[in-house]
Amino acid sequence: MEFRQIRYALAVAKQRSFTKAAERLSISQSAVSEQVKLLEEEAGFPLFRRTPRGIDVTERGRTFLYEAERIVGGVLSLSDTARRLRGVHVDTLTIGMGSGMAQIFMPRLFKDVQRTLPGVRLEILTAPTKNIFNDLHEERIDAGIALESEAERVPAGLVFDRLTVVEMVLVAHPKHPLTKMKQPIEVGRLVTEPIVMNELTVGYGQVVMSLFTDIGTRPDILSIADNIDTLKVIVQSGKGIAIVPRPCADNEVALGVLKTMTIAPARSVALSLFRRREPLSRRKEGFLTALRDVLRD
Amino acid sequence: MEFRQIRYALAVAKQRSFTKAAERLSISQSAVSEQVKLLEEEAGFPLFRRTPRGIDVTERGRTFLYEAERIVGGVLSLSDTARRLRGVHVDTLTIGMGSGMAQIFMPRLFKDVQRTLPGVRLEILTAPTKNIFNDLHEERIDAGIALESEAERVPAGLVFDRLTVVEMVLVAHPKHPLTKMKQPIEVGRLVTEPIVMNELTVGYGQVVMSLFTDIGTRPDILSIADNIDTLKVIVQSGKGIAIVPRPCADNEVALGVLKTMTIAPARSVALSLFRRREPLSRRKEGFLTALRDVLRD
DNA sequence: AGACCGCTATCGGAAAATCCGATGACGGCA
DNA sequence: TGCCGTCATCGGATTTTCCGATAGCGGTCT
Repeated sequence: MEFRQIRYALAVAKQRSFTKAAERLSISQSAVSEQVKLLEEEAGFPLFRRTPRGIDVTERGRTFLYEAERIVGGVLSLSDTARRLRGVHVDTLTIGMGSGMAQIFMPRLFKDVQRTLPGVRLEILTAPTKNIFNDLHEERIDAGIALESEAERVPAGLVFDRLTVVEMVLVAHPKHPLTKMKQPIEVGRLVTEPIVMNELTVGYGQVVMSLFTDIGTRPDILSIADNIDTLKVIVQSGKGIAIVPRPCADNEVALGVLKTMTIAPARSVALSLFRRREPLSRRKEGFLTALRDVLRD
Repeated sequence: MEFRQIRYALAVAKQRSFTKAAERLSISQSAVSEQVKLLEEEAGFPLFRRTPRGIDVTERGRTFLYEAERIVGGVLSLSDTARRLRGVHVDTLTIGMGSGMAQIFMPRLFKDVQRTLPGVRLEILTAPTKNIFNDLHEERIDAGIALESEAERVPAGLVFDRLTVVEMVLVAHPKHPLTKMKQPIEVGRLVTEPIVMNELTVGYGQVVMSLFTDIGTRPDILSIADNIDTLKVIVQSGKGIAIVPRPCADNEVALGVLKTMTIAPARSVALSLFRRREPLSRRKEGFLTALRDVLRD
């Protein structure tokens, strides 16, 4: 999947025509046709349906090209970044964390930030757990907060300090029938409840998925939100439940717009600050030590 | 910037060696050297510092390769998506919106979702405004909620229905000195206040930026969060202020963890549901009409 | 100081990829 | 039936990428 193939396919999708796409790209029609053919072969399904009245994007092609467009957007953004990098320098600390963790850790981090991290611009990036490990390993972020998952050993070259352990709880609208139950709610009982999920293959979403797969069932997924705050807002509007770390729902519970219930079997997750074993500059190591101390229970 | 160039450069960064990277990539050392050279020429600055004890990534190279890695991750993800697309089909409606808008619209959307959008799986994607227009135009999402910005005319091929107008307000910790002021707060007065910003070049962030640039000043940026919920949590922890749409802070205000103040000159933004002028299938058009009616004031 | 080593950059040539122009196949229209 | 526009295919030309050989450099050892 070369950028050129993706660029050509996107042009075809946009122009609804190989010929017009070629004109727009200033290349021959056959070049476009051949590169798109290679892309379709690699994808394993047709991206386009060729009709006499024009090119239609297939349903699968549409999804594929959606992600493809982001890649091309990323390349354009990279060019912009390169331009920017010929200039300004500033002291930054880049921290990655999953959505929903802000509510747990940002209060501790920013409580006295001018004293603990003076003159440092913090860049907070939301990303799922898997990306955080990759980002760290490849030195794209300076530290990351992620779940300690038993299923995954800590990647080589990374060390972590446990910050806290949090309990996963069920959240629902206060008028939801499940809120009447006093005892922990069996996961098996939730199989028929429409549930709002986070991203299924990483972080919290994966933990929630495993609650169901551990008892040989599948959740009835109402919606998937890529952001845990969006997920909470969906639940709070009435239909659907969710399973999230308890501190993530503290505000909404206090406000009375969500109710939490414990689940059975109980499940907790450990959240840790990950960084590379190999130290950064002395200056940045000082920042990271301060960061860890501030965030710890 | 070709895919191969980026892959080779990332391998060099990881292995700290052109020779070892070449081995890992199963190509010759000279091929790696040449492609990385081309990439550095196109970027306009060196990505690596060659030292006898190994390859160091330059500061600028580090930032550049951070974004580059996401692109490669995107391509890998695209391969996964292609694999997935050879299988399952389900009825979905894909909606893009900026972070922070969930709090405004999700309650309305999910209030009676089983009746208004029966059997439909909603995929909610957070994305900045510019991406939403692109995503719509290229049919990657079915509808999008974004700011109507006077600076940008509606892109060709898109139509919109206004959903609501919201006021931009200043938010701060309840004990912040600014909360004592009874009158609207002049933007000029905020120049020396450390401010937490959203992404600067799109959506809310751009609107906030323009408040300052309109009076010939620049904000004192404490931190940049790519997610408005993270931004609110930062403000609520004490240091720093922010300017956000009033409904986005409703929960926190009710909870007493944030306080809002009006700003002068007052600024409002219109939020609309965008879709393509050219209709989708009759089935999906029905979903979109229902969606619009549910979300409108 | 000189020899040796490991690594990267460069170069000429070979191999592979991409592009092009020509043309066949196909469906729609008159 | 003939014509048109568009896409797929093909052989050849052009460009890009890779390779092996080698020069240059800095560090280490004698």
